[in-house]
This record gives sequence, C-alpha cells and structure tokens, in this order.
Amino acid sequence: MTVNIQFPDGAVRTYEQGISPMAIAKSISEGLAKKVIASSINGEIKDASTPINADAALKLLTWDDTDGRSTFWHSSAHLLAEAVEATFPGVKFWVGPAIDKGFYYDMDLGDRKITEEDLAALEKKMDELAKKNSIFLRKEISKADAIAYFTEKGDEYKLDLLQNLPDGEITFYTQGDFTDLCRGPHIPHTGLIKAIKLTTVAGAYWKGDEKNKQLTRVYGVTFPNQKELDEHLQMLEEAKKRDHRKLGKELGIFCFDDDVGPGLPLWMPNGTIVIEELEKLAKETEHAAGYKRVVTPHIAKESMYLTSGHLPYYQDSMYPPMELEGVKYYLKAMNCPHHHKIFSAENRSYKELPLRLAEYGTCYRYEQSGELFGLMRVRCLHMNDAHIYCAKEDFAKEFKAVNDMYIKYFKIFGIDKYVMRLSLHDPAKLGQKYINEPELWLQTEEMVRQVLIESNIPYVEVPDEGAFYGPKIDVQIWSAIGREFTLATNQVDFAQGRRFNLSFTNKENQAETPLIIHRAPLGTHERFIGFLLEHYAGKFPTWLAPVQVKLLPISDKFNDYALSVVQQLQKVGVRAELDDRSEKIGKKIRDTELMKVPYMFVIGEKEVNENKVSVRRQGKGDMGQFAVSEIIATLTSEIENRQ
RNA sequence: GCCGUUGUAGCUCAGUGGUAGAGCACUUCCUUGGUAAGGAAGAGGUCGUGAGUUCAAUUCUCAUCAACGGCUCCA
Repeated sequence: MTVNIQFPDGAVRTYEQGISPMAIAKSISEGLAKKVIASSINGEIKDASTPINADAALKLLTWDDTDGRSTFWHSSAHLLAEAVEATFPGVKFWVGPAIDKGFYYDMDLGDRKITEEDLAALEKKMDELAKKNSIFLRKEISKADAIAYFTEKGDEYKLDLLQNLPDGEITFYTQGDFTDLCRGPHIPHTGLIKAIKLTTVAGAYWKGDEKNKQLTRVYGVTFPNQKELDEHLQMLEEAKKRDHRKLGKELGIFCFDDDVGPGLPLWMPNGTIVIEELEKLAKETEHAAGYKRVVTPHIAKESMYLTSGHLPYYQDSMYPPMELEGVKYYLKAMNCPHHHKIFSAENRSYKELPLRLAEYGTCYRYEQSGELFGLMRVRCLHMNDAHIYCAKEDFAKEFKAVNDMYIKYFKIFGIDKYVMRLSLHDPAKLGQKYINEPELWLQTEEMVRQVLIESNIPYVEVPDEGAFYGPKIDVQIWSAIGREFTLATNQVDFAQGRRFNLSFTNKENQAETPLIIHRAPLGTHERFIGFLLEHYAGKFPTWLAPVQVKLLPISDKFNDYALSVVQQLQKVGVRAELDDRSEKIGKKIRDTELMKVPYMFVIGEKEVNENKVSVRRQGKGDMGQFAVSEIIATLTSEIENRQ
C-alpha cells in the first residue's frame, strides 16, 4: 500500500503507507531531516513521527515556521518542567504553553519559592537534560489510567484538566524521566534545544482568575543555536532603548514624583509642546469635521453617575468621593455624562443633529497600583474625547466619518502597525457586565461591522470586550517591550441616551432618543505621546519636535549673529534655541543629536559673512549651506504640512 | 489588588556593620575650536521612609512607600 503526499510547492510523491514526515524528510536529505521540528498534515500540526496512512498534504515544519517555533517552545516548556521536577520534587504542574516569544510553565511549588538564582540553576539543568537527546515519546492512554497516574502523583491541577477531556483523545508525552499530560505535538528530541534563557519568574492566578490561588510562572525562551539567542537578547536591549519611560526622561517630556502620586505624570516643558501640537491638530481636524468644543468641570455629583449607570460598573476605578454638606462629588473618570448634560441643556431639533461635542477632557481613574505603566497606564489622563449625538439613520455615516478620521490621523503619524478590534458583548453577561438589551446589541454590532466592511478595513472580532453601553472598535498597538494597549477607541452607545432622557424633536414632531458615538482617535495625551515616543524612537518629526532648530555657533564670536537667526525663526513660530556655551562644535553637535533635535544650524565665519547657515539634519549629517530666508521657508512649509 | 525583584548624587551605576565613591550632567576659570565627548577646579547625598537588633546600621531584621517584571483589570 502506498500514499500520495503533496508538498507545499504542489509536487506529489508516493510513499509506503505508514511513513512518517521525518522519514520523508530523510528521503529528501539528511540535512533537511536534522532541521525538521514537526509537521503539518492536512493543516494539522503533528509530531514528525506521526505515521501517515492516507493521501495527505504535508508541510515539514522547521524553526523558520511559526508553527515550528511554537512546537519548539512548547517542548522547551516540557524540558523546563523536567528540570523543575528534578530540582523541586513534588512540584505540581498546571499548563506550559508556547507564547509569542518563548514559553512559560505554571506550577505549584507549595511553600517553596523560585528565586533568580534558581533560574540560573534551572537553565543549567535544562541544558544538561537537553544534551541527553531524549525522545519525546507519545502515548495514547485511557482516561481512567490517566486519572490513576495523576492521582498517584497527587497533582490536582492535571486532574482538573483531565475532567474536561474526552476519553479516547488523551495522550501523554514522556521525555527522560518526565511525563506530562499533553496533546502535543513535540519536537523529535530534546537535543535540538541548544540555547536556553529563563527570563523571569512571576505569579499568575490559576485559570486567570484573581480569586484563585496564585501559581508560580517561569518564563523562558530557547533557540536552536546560541547565535539566535544572543540576537534575541540584543533585540530586547534595543527595545529597552526606545521604551517611552527612558526616552521621556532623557528628552524632558514627563516625570513622576512621589509627593504628587503614582500614575500622575507631570508634563515638563518639552512634553507640553507635544501636547499642544496634538491639541492644535485635533482642534483643526474636528473643527473642519463640524465638531463644537465644550469645557466641563472635573467633578460631578454622585447622582449623575447613578443616572449614567457608570457607578455600579466603574466605582472601583474611580477616586473615592469627596463629601461636602452631605453631597458626594466624584472626580470624573469619563466625560460622557457631562457632555450629555450639555446636550440636554436645550431643546434639540433634528436640524441640529448630528451634534458633535468635543473636549480634551481631563479624567481621573484609580487604576490598581500594579497596573500603572509609564504613560501608557496612568491615573490622570487627558482624553481626545467627543460625543456625537445623531439619529439612527445618520449613525452609519457618522460612524464611518469617525473611522475615516482615525485613518487620516494614522497617516499623519505613519502608524501602520495596529489592529482594529471590533469588541462585542457576551450574551451570557447581559444585565451584569452589559446593558440588558439583546436586540440593540445585535443591531448595533451589525451596523459597526458593516462600516468596517464597507471601509475595507481589516479587523478582528472579539466577544466579551464591549463597553457596558454598546459595541466598540478599539485600535490595538504594542509598546516597545511588547505589551498590548488600546490606542484609540470608537464606541456606540444606545443606552445612555435613554438613561439621561436625551431627546430631540424629529421631522414628525415626535421626541426621539439619539444614538451616541463616543470617540477618541488620539486616545489620551498620555498614551498617545507614550506611543509616539516609542514609534519615533524619540525622533519626533519637525512639527512635533519640542525644539525644532538648535543654533550652534562655532565660537562665541558668532553668538550675536546666531541670536539674530533665532529671533527670525521665532518670529515665524519656529521653536529655535541657541547653544551659546563655550564648547567645541563637536560637543555641541553631539549633545544636540542626543536630544534628537531635527535641525542644527552650524554657524561660523563663512555663514556670518554670507548671511547663511550650515544645515545639519539629526541622524543624517551635514546638508550644506543655505541662505537664512531659504531655510526658513523650507522649515515653515515642513512644519505647516506636519512633516 | 496579588506574586516576585529592586531602591546609594540630577542621570547611569560601584561599595561597606565603624555616618560614602566613579563617569556624565551642573557652577567657575582656561580654551575660540568647522560637523558626535578640549582642560582644570568646585559644588552636590541624613544611602526611599519608619521602627527594631547592635557599643555602632546605608549595610542585618521587620514594616511601609515607590519603581520594575508578570497576573488580574483597562483608554
């Protein structure tokens, strides 16, 4: 009996029935066989030793395939578990999956702790075990036998896993002295794991529920050779250099102070310039799109948040109330209720709609202490907020216009690595996490989906991520160190209009409740600037740069001329500064380069005599001499075009 | 909030049971130099905070605050 095997390039070859992908690899070349980690058989990832009994499409997976890597890392997690069990007998294991970059294993060590020193010892042990070239042995086992095995071992976590597995589909994998409940697949043998780094030890709640016991999680990453590990570590170092917390300090953008409080950033002069440029952009854009600006107080009475329905959902993340004369006031954690009150302050006609109220609103959210993260997660935030009140028939158009605004902004900033996430409700949580309006949920979710499809925007749908008042589109981005954040959000709200008794008079002279769109394309200043710092690696484009031009006289003799150029620049609104220190030009250039100032004008005798400046661009070097009027024209046009 | 790690000058970091150092930054002086670090001198810290052990604590112990790595949560 033979089987026909089709390869990814379309070629078909015939083999003996029962042949394994590894044997096929060997038939092609020994070199290939050495690199094979696993296989994809008809799209399913399987061990390279899996016998193939029928015609199939086969892909041999190596380190270069994403699936190959995750198999490699999953096997590495087993190797880690083997080392841990050898070091800490009696340890119980939960799960050990591959992740984006590496793997982890969750375990219960009882009263023992794993320290940083232990990690080094475990690395060594793993290395030792890997060198034994232990085969990953797959074994099908009955549920009863599996339960018996882990009952004897006393591992209640694996027994918990077993509960939900159907009999007949249960497999064990054994390498060396370690056996684990696992569906696989795995790499052929441990010897492929040549470079090991255990990165960190952390706590993680069992099943991700904070009410459960906290297990010990060890993170690690492995590679088929030392060189790739070194490169990986190098890359992590590079990522740290563009961490917005580091850049923010170096460039004088923001700081924190213990007396002010955690999560309460102080914006320094350079950061404030970036804030003001962003606000200018937002105001221009929103004005052109028919938005009206409003200003609202930072606090409000408890009654408003009861009306809005925020309090029961949100209380934990609001600062506790201030009580005066028997009335409780809360710092606002969102701007919507205030804006709704502006809507309802006057009788509204359909002729006024859509009404778009915009504000860079200051909000306070009492985020849990462990969640604070530089500018990305703070307790005082400035939101590029607006609420659009519209009739149902205008909704799609308005929602699309908002989306288009997002795209326009992202183009200005050159943001292209993001994912649009359509966040939906979970029917099981209606009435708890979500307003109990099943019909409206489905309707509005479909409207939003249609907008995305019609705009041809790639997106992913995620259930159970919606706001309590409606579905939303979140723009997801990743920080330099790989953490995921929502940069911007565009939300539908079919609940608050009714709660606030908002209404407008429609064409039929009847009161109608508007739909509300909550949108924040530039998110918050905090997160957006945190993101931009990393996105640009601190090298802001000229229009955003806190200092746009630095004048660098070669000697004190030219300070007067340089100052006159500074004044000319300032006159046309260019942010220019003079470096009049008695330092050599090399030193001045170095310092200015490090501050990532986009333009440097070097001024010496030649320039003074000819009314010129020598232009140097940050990171690019000397651009030659330009007449002052000429370079000013170039600069102002660049700034005007937000380049 | 939970688990773990860390906390010494503005920044980056050494160091010690007998009250502290380096480099950069800062101030002054010398230098006036053409595209990524010129030289010298000076100033700057109750070693995160509070308690305990000790003849003596920055160092050991405990508590607390903050930051960092995760978990949970979220714009």
